[in-house]
Amino acid sequence: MKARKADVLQRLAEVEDEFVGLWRTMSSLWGISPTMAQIHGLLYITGAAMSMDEIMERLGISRGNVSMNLSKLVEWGLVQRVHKKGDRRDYYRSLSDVWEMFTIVAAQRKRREIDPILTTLRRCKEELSPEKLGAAAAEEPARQRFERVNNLLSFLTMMDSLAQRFLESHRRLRDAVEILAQES
Amino acid sequence: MKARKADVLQRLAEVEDEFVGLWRTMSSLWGISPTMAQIHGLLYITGAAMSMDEIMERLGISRGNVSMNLSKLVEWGLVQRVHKKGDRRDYYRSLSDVWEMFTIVAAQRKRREIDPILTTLRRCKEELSPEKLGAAAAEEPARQRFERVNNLLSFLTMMDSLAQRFLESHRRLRDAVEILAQES
DNA sequence: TACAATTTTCATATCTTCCTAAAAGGAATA
DNA sequence: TATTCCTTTTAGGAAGATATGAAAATTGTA
Repeated sequence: MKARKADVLQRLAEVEDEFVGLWRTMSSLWGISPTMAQIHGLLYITGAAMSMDEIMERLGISRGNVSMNLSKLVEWGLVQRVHKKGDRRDYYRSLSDVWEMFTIVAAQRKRREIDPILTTLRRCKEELSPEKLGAAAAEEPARQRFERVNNLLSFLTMMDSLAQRFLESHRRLRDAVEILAQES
Repeated sequence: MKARKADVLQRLAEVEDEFVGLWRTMSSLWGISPTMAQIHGLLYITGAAMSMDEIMERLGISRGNVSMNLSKLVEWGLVQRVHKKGDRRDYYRSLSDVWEMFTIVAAQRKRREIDPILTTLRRCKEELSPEKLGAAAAEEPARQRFERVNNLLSFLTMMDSLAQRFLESHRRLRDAVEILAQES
């Protein structure tokens, strides 16, 4: 019986490894670094509150690396610091709600990547406007470029404001998805 | 008057550069390489059909690099080969419709990144099932993990099938966005 | 078929990103 | 305050990704 139990733990560990690997490869999709994803994957699948040493050990990565990436995860809000009384070490635990995690990641990406893009695009549009270019703005090459920048800007602005609304809370996201799922 | 015209072209070129730079930094968001994005950005903003030599010249990148990235862009469907009669060279032109470009990119990412993830996740779920783990599957550590994998799988499956539906054509995407925009 | 004009491929070089190990920094205990 | 335990920072190195240039392949023309 004892042997079988060890066997099961072994199997679990293998699945965990597979999951962590998967999470790692997904990292670019979420816009986070591979190690960051890996650590998060481990915390998510085990559901455990783990110390830095456990994580280092389990994933075979260095202390500094774990430290940096854990603090990023905490900063993003995907992982929380947990204190165990009588223990000096910090423990870390992942959020458990998938919708919430998704919302957080998407909101972060929006803020960090999309918002600056919109700013730059607006500047481009500005520079192609009649105010800046004078009469030349009405002529072909300038008009063409203005229109292309503008189309893009309209598109992104629309997407952005939708995201704004639906990423405010994971509840709202869920609602939106439900609406879409109904529409046949 | 001639001087002024040159001046305007100069200004246009500057805006183009800014735009190309922006596009380049956006590349990770779209899941394409920086140079690929850069080239696409140039073709999009100018709206022109350009030859490899023009692109090399304009962006200051090598022939091989341009060649490889152009063929990827064509493969993705973001850029089209154009023939000019009486000219042996190939010319390349970007799609102009923003919605269409977005749809293509999203569909590609889905196929190349999300689909393999779903496959792996299903395998993880499988390995945590009672069939594989026997009685142990009912006990805590396994149940916990099973549930987490399953939650994630449900979430991604739902997102995936939504994407499936709305990315079939940019028309449908537009419709979906309209529905969402209406919901206050 | 031979030639000329283009494009593609690929080995090499370059650059960037990420990771490690060690040292510095901080906080809890005695 | 000194000591110990734990975390963060950092300089340097390794791995991986990207770019280059020249040779090979392809395509069109005579």
